[in-house]
Amino acid sequence: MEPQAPRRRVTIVDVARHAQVSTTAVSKVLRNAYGASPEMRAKVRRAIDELGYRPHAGARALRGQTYTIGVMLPDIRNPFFPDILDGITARLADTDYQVFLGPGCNGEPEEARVTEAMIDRGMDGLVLIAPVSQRAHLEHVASVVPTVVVGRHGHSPVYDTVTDDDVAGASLVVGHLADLGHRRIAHIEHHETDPTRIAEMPNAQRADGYRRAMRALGLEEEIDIVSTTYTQQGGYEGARELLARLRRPTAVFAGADIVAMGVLEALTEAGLSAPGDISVAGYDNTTFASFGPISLTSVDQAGHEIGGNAARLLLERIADRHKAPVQVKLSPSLVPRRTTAPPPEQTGISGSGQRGVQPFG
Amino acid sequence: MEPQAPRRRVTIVDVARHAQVSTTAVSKVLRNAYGASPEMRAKVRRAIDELGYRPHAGARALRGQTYTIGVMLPDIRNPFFPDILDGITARLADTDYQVFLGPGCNGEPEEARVTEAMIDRGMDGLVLIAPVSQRAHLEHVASVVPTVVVGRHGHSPVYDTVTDDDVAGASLVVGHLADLGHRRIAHIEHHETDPTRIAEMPNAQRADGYRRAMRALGLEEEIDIVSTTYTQQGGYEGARELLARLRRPTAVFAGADIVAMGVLEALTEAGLSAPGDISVAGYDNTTFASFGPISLTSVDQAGHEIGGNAARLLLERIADRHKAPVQVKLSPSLVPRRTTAPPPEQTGISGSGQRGVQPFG
DNA sequence: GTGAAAGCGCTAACAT
DNA sequence: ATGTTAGCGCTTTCAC
Repeated sequence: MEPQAPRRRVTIVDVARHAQVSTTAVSKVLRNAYGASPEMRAKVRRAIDELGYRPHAGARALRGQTYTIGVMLPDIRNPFFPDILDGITARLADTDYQVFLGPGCNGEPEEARVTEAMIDRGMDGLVLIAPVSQRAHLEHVASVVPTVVVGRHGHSPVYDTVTDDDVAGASLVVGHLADLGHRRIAHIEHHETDPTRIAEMPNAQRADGYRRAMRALGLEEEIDIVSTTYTQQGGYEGARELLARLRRPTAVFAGADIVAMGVLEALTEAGLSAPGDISVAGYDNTTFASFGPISLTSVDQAGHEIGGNAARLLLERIADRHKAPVQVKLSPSLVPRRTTAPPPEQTGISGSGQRGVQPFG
Repeated sequence: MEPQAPRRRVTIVDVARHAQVSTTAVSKVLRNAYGASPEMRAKVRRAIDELGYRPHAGARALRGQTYTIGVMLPDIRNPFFPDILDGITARLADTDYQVFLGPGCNGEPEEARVTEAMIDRGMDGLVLIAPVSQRAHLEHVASVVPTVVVGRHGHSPVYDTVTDDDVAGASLVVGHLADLGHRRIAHIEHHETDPTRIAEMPNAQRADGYRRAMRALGLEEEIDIVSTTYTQQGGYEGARELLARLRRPTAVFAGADIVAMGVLEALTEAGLSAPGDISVAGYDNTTFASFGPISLTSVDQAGHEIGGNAARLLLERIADRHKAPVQVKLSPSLVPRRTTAPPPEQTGISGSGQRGVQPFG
């Protein structure tokens, strides 16, 4: 194993020579294109195996496809995204496509940099997961390369979308808490500043779903929303604000699991516990939600199906760039765990009404 | 925004014509190469901006570099890897390099597929994080393209390595537990089957560090290792096995945080708690370890520095493929939290000796 | 059904 | 310092 690697890469010419055919023939076999006899296909495949030939994606990029799909992922830490990714790779497993992830896209300029980089590299299609960019930028990207946008509501003439029904998800949570007997159900949302995006973002949809569900249950008077961010810190601050209310909520619906972690932190700090004093629900059903010591009630988004659909739509659009855009909306499901329970009895005195959560029960 | 995108991409020829110079001049400016006057540089840059030109990576791949770095990541779910990735991207932020992640590499064939795909796409350098492939395959890859291997011990003549000192990390945990008064400290390890890899894998090093630390403390008689896997399930099963011992350990050192989650699960199921009955420590200081309800004592691996060093070494090796390989070993640090405490007093009766963990205290 | 040849956008010799 | 030009490895007309 020499440090220097002087040996030339095997090319299509080598394969053609070795198989005693033309380079055209090899190319046709590689792409399963029309115009090559079974005997020729066999001969060429044998040569490919014997020489260990692999097509050079860069060279292909100049004329045709690169068989590369780019997935833009805003935050690799978000434990919800791996499910989507699994769904994508599973659907692409028996194709010639290879998936690459563009990391570190926590903002509009970063998203633009990554999408441009993917286009520059001749990727055949892009999946944009929960992008925060202006819609105009998304449409620009989609006009250059087949694109599917995941986790962003709203139609577009140029790209397909796959989303989860966030309104329904919020409704599931509110319904669950109401069934347990809660009336004062508060919500912690991620504050959306940009007016052009507001209706398209999942966080806004969840807040909207919360409002609608409360109204539908005749709890309009109890609507109580705190605007922070979808972070642990945001959950902590939101909960502190809610705990300072004269009439404290008996349940908190956090717009994301990580927010719920901050809420639990704030409860602990105030000498309270879930669900004894206040019930807490999250959203996303992330891995840690199921851990024994946490056991957080949450909403599962069927990430695998989201990813699978995204990959399917992308392949369809690569095959026909002019097909009509499709919007797929999937249904979430509630996963009740141990942080939600009936509200403590009304004693007028706050504190541990129930005996508190069993540590790891 | 038409669905069809018929407009040709701006090429170096367009830029050259617009700036009234040769394509060579443009190429030189793009690569900051020698032989272009400041005036020419300015002219070319203006033309590039005006036309919105971006170099085509595929075309570049055929002659020179692609300015693309591939990072292979075995499991996107492992919450430890994002820190490494941040370190890599931070170091590369002010260069022309773009990072792409190869996902879904949970096994040797998958790793091979991803590394090959990266090579096919003309990537300029690779960072392989915690690969499980045979060393021979790693060296093959490294002989073709500049490579840095992260999280795998052992020297190689062809690639650089960056690791954390897992022996020292294990030692920190054992020392911490011994300081608290524990003597019966057990360890749950990830069972390594392949003999050629055994000394190189972090899990093996942690088990080794555990053994050495126990001996150094005169606790050789108390060494107790259960071999499972680094999964939640593995932790659960390992803990069940330990709880069935005649002489139960008073502390469990899990080789990874996720393993510790399984241990906590098993404790709960047995009506025990941490640290009241048994202290539990993990490894990796993953995000969820710090969550209030968990608060797991763990070992922090300085992932950001690992990534930064990997990127630095890779750039150096891209610049000079024949430089001598470097091994960087970083030092972990202990993060004590609430799952470790002095052992319960010896009453001869097992059960909650202390008052148990405070739920969210 | 098969192959010869042009050319994708760029870089690097090699002129000048 | 600047420009001319020959390919890099592949796909794709277009002859045969």
